[in-house]
Amino acid sequence: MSKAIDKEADCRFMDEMASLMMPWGWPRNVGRMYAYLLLSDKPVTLDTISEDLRIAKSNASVAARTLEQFGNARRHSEPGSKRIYYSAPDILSGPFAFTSQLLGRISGLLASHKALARTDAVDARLDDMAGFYAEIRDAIQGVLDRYAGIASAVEGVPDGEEPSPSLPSSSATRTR
Amino acid sequence: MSKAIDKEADCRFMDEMASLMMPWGWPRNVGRMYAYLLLSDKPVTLDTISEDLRIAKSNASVAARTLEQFGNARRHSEPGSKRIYYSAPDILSGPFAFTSQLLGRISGLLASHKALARTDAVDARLDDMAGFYAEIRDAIQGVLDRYAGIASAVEGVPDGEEPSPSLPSSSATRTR
DNA sequence: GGATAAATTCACAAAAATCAGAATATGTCA
DNA sequence: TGACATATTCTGATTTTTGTGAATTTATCC
Repeated sequence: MSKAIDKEADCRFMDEMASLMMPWGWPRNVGRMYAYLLLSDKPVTLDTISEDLRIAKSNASVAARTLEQFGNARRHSEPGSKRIYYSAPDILSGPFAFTSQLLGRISGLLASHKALARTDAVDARLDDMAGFYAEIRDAIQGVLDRYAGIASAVEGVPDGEEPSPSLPSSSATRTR
Repeated sequence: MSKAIDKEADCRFMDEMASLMMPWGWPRNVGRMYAYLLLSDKPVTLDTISEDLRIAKSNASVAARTLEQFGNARRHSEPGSKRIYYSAPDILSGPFAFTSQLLGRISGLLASHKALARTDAVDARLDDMAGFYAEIRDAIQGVLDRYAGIASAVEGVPDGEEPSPSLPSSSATRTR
């Protein structure tokens, strides 16, 4: 696996994924790690991630927990060891749980301000726009819900790999 | 309108909208201007925007063209004058112009890397994830297409307000 | 053509984000 | 308890982004 990760194509994959995730607010190395984990067939340690991505272990630690926080990486513990392993997320991953929440908040903001606007035209605009943002949010959430259904149907099937997984929560990345 | 914009609630609206747009890569004043235009019942000049938002005119100029570039503000000219007016965008607006394309590229990246992955498990993961991102992309594009259909059905109806509008293109904000 | 107003670009400062490495905290074992 | 390995937090440097004000360009009128 370390050999596979070092391949030039894998590096390009990680760099390109990082570039595509930056518009969603993901720091560059968070995106690179996300891609790295997608390519990993076994859970990896912070030391391995740090070496393979050529970043400081402190940076790997922060980035890993950022990914984990919204379900974009799985954390595994190993009985009798302090070591933590990280592995690829579920198919349901990426920046969408946070995106969905954000869109809901934008829609709510527009709807709640409607009552304070001064003209009927502005009222109508805010109302229509609130609906628009809500529809985008619902469209995303619909796909997420369907994939969540698939994931929970698959839950409980052991993968036979060491170590045992901890469950992710929801998904996005950028604390500010 | 200037009185309405100065109201504390409007400022909170603009600040909150700015906060919600920053995760999409929008600079703070771009988000504030977007909200300001949503609340404006008439097109406004750069001088007015600069005054009302308390930002330098140069910043207003750059931010306005950033919004306009992706359909998040409308530009109006006035015959016999160099003055430019800006007004609220269509309902179909916000940070979505590149979203669909971006998701398509992520899906394509995942699918194309599938052939280079080393194990069946990783191959399957990349394939499934490519499908997931494509579904999100399609869900978003479906809403955008529907709103684009609404907007083009409404096109051509004069709003009776001076000055005449220039057409926006698509929508997002962050050139990098 | 010049005068003037408005918009835009440029240079630089300020602010924010990111990263590496040091320092500290924590978990496991004996 | 201490030793050790690992993870995390903190600090400061570096890089990147954002915004202001000066300078320049552009549009309009006479």
